[in-house]
Amino acid sequence: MRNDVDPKREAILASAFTQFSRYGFRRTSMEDIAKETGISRASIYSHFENKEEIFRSLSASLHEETLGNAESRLKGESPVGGAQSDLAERVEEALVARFGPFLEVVTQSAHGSEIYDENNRLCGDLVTDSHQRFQSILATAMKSASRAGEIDLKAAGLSASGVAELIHLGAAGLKQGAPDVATLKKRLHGFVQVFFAGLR
Amino acid sequence: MRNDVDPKREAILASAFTQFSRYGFRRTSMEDIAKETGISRASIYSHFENKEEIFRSLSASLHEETLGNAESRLKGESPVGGAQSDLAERVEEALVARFGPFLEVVTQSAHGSEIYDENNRLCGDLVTDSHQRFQSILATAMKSASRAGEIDLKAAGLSASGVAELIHLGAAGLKQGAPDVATLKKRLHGFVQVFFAGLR
DNA sequence: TATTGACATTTTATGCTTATAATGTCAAAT
DNA sequence: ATTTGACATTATAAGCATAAAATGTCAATA
Repeated sequence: MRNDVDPKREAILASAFTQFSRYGFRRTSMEDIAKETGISRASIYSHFENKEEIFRSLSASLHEETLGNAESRLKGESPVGGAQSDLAERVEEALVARFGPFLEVVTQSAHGSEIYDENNRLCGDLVTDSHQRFQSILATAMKSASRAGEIDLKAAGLSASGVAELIHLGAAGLKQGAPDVATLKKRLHGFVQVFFAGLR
Repeated sequence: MRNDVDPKREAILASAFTQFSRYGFRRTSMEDIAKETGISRASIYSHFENKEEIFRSLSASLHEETLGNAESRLKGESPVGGAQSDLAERVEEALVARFGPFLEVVTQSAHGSEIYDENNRLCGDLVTDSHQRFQSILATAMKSASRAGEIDLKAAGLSASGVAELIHLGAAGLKQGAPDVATLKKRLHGFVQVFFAGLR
């Protein structure tokens, strides 16, 4: 039975995440990561090309994870496992799943803004791709919700991807100045409630 | 009859705006501004403390202007001068009035991002104050709209300032990646239509 | 065969120097 | 009373040198 997760690789990534959170990207050395992992610096290079690749790998993972979770929530696979939730609820959960972890990183680390900048510099392509993917996932959900009569796009004079764009950008704006994830969640709840009430 | 606008001061500000747009803040010298104005560099100092004060003055003006216009639009003093517009329309106009000019600066100038950074560095206080003022202006409008029965805050489970925050941050998010003001306007229109449909 | 110590290379940080540009001031001039 | 030329001061940029830190490689090794 094949397993594509290399435990040593994962251990290095975990250490790197810890150190990046503590010191930021630039001030974390490969030595720091190696020490945290309990291996020699040299052996990191048999698992990763360089420090940038480690960072990109972490960023990619977080994007994959949040996109996957967001998609699950949109499909109604609620984490709570309760009754089938309605559209607004599912979108709200999807937005929290997508944006929460990123806000978490930025607010928890003293080097949040440096990490944010490095992420744009080193992973600009990943960020752009994920944005587009998330928006298209949202658009698909809006389209099917429209077919199912859960929302009325004609009344709003918008396409499915148009609404998806508004939800995506609008929700992203709610991160601004949020001191913690709880604040983001509260804002997202209100936002989604009103917005989807307006789509009927 | 007292007039608090000093024409020379205004001329210097206009020149500075032109040069900042052309070269950015750091790469514009007082000599550049003086030359553009047609006066000597030295005489600028009889009107402004230094270059930073010129920049702050420009930023403050733009904030005042956009806040004033936004407030006017909210009050229904439409620029078109047509029939009395409804709440959503007024809010849409207010958001365009508030955010449009800033996006204009950023998208029109080749040094938009440098100017954006300098604005945060030199005018962080002005930015914060204006954000708060705009949000409270919005909140006031929401409160009165609520009293007038134009919107239903109870249904959304939100306070007037809560909705104001959502509108403000959500609309601000719509600026992201917008290539021009026309795009922003289109987004704002859809956003406000849906959002206010949801507030009834 | 995965790991690592040791080595060569590269990057980063610091200090110092010089040249140039920009700033802020003020007495003289219009 | 403004405006400005001229001056003194300050800031910026580039070049060069050096030390320290971090990186990437590879032969030895366990």
